[in-house]
Amino acid sequence: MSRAETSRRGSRPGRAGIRDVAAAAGVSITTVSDALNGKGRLPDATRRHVREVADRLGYRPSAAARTLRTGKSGLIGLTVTTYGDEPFTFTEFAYFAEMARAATSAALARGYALVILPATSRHDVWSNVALDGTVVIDPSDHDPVVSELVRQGLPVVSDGRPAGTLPVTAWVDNDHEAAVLGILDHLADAGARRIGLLTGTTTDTYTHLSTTAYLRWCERVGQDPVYEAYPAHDPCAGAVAADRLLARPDRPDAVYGLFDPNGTDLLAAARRYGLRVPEDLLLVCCSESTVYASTEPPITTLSLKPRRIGTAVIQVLIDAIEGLHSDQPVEQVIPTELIVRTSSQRRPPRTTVSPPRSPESD
Amino acid sequence: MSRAETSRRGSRPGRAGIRDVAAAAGVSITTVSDALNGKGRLPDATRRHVREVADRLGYRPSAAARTLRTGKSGLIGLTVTTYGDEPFTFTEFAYFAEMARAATSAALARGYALVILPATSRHDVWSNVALDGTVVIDPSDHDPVVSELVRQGLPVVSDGRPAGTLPVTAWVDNDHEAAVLGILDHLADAGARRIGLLTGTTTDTYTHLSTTAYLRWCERVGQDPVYEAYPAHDPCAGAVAADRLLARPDRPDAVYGLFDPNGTDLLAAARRYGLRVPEDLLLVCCSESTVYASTEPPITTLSLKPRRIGTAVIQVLIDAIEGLHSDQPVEQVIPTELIVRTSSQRRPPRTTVSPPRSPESD
DNA sequence: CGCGTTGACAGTCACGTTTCTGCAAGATCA
DNA sequence: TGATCTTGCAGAAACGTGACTGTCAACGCG
Repeated sequence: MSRAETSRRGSRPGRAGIRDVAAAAGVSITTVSDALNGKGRLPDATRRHVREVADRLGYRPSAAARTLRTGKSGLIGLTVTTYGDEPFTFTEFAYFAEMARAATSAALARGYALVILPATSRHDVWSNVALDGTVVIDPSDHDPVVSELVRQGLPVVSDGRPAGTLPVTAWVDNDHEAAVLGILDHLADAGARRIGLLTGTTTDTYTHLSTTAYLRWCERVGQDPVYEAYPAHDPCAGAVAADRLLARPDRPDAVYGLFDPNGTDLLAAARRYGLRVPEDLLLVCCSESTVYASTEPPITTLSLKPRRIGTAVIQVLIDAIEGLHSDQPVEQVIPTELIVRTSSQRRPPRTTVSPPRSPESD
Repeated sequence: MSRAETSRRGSRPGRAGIRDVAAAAGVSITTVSDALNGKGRLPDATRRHVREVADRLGYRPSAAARTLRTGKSGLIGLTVTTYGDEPFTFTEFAYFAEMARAATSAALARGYALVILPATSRHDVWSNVALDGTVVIDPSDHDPVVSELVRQGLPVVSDGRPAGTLPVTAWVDNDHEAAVLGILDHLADAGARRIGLLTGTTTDTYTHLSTTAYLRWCERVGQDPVYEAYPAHDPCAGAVAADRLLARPDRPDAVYGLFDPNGTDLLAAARRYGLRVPEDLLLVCCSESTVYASTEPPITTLSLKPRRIGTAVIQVLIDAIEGLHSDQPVEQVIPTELIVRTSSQRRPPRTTVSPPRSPESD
């Protein structure tokens, strides 16, 4: 009679259930479950036998059933910023790719997988997948999706500190203000007299914090702000804005660009106006792209360390999911790294032979 | 007594079950399910009433239960190429990002979400998530994961034609041979006498097909092959290989690079050797990156149309999942696009004024 | 020898849906 | 007016697993 439960609905030949394993091994379902999950108190002989039979049948436990039973799916949502309606684009290609790569790797190492989901979307899709938690990249002010997720009791960790009163479980971010101030000081040290900014019109905290830091710095040192803002999701607009910035009557002699493509756009614009970099124009942009190491000249970039951010976000989130959030702070700040290259150094090679105590002597 | 089944285990206040909705609406579970899914025959009044109550309670059906019952999870695996063990990297940043973006968008439009999974991984992770199908990018020859998936009866569609006898459900790819031949002809038309190739040491079909096409072309036109191969996952190796290629005694006067960073690497190497592009060296590389539009000079690129590939892969896969595979061919070829820029055009006005055989003159 | 303890398993329920079957009550028809 | 059909809904069986409870034998101990 124990054979009676051999799958009568064996639709898929490759799909053996736990019942089939139990029947084939001559034990009960409980024993199989315990043997495979290492739970009950079984003699090693039985455990090995069951595992062997399960292997032979190619048994794979149903993820859906397990999820239903345990309440854990092992899935983490990764929200990508969307612009417009259907298509979604990320101007920060390299940043997102690096961050997602690190996050995927970190999640996998702890037994979780990532699900790509668009930030703005019908609830339809979101509720169709069982998530244990969610990573949100640069959530907007009153993101309805985030609120809904939090309301359902799901842990939500954001990359970038949340704007307004968004109730995330935790967040990981850089100190963007310190980074901008550091860059502006770096440019001033290199001899810049009037530093311009290429910024965005979007309302995310990165853009906001960076821009206000710039304005405060200008106020502090008594420089008139010189900046152009453009919709960051439009690459053409970036090139146009770069051109506008260098075409102004109060043309800056140094520019910091907040977004990845700004470096090449500014370089191209500088060439159009016959400006030499770094002699006539100092250049820094925020980017993770390696192309800036081999442009002519190489461009100084600010790295936000997306790998570290992606890893940290995942660690904090999984800790929260598994209830180990005690030791981790809910707010984590990752340091940035300024990769200094030729574009922000006035004639560097001359001074390197001179005493090391005069780095900015020029 | 219908009230008796109001959630006695209401652990989460935000988690209302279908029972709670049924109780609150004064109908049965069946009616709720039918009303929300538009299935049964119900008067519109009841349907509206149930939906209203469900909305008021913030009811979200459990994805896990639905998956268990229906056998469909709405999840599609996206396999990313891995190198080494734990960390995985994709040299084709822009390609992958664009392709993944299009795939995500296309999947979402049809109610599916994408799960990022590493190609090489313990079966652990793969069997922990219920997939309806899988997209595989550039599967290797005898990929065990793919075989396992196919054995389980899951549809598998690959980006890039599968090597060997890999039993995928369908594949989508470019005509890489035609693309390479087109580029070589294009370079020859521009005046190239000796065309070099920067290729990879990996065994994927893209590299293989492109390289053999190059060798065949060389044989046809009677040119000695001039190429350097390097492990494509190592960006440093790419720069070194580019340098090696231009340092050869039989230095080519035109180069096609198979991978995304080859353009900048070759450009940098050309500068080191005092070669002008395109006067002394014609350059084309396969890339989706927009930076090549604003390099100095702009570099001609071959686009593999990752957006179209990503969309096509998802369409074919979902058709297979839903059993509509009749009208779609199982093998689909997406045309490439050659974006001709300055780097591959010998300046039209004064083309052969100076002897072209003095590459390192200045 | 009786009794408590422990090992090794089997039965059974519950997770939250979907869906099949079925049953009343009204509508339609011969 | 009874017989058949449609409408509107309820009951209950799965889906495949994990966990709790129960059972039965063996064993140690006073």
